[in-house]
Amino acid sequence: MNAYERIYDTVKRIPYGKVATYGQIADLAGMPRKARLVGYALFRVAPEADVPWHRVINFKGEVSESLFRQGNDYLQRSLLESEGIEFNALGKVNLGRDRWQP
DNA sequence: AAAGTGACCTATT
DNA sequence: GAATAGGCCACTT
Repeated sequence: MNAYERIYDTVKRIPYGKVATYGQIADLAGMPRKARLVGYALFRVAPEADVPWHRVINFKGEVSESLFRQGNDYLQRSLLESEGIEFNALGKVNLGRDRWQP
């Protein structure tokens, strides 16, 4: 079991309608301070893997992505909105309310 | 095998 | 609040 597997496993635990930050995922996956690895892992997720990568955002509540990724700039936001997560005018989500708290 | 890279985070101006 | 700088460490080439 490598680091990626653990990250994917943790991401899969995010419930519908909630979001989590990279640092949070890293912490829950047993690797505090390794948030970058989470981002790295998610960047390389295979489309066939059932990982809700769209529920993972940065700690500011903004949707981050590399822009090179399959044109998801709009998709991720759409997916979250369809799960009931709201964005303000700045494209941020209300972490205080929608953040996943295990 | 060494160097480069990055969907981040935190503390400091 | 916004902008800067530094730290972090597994993965790729």
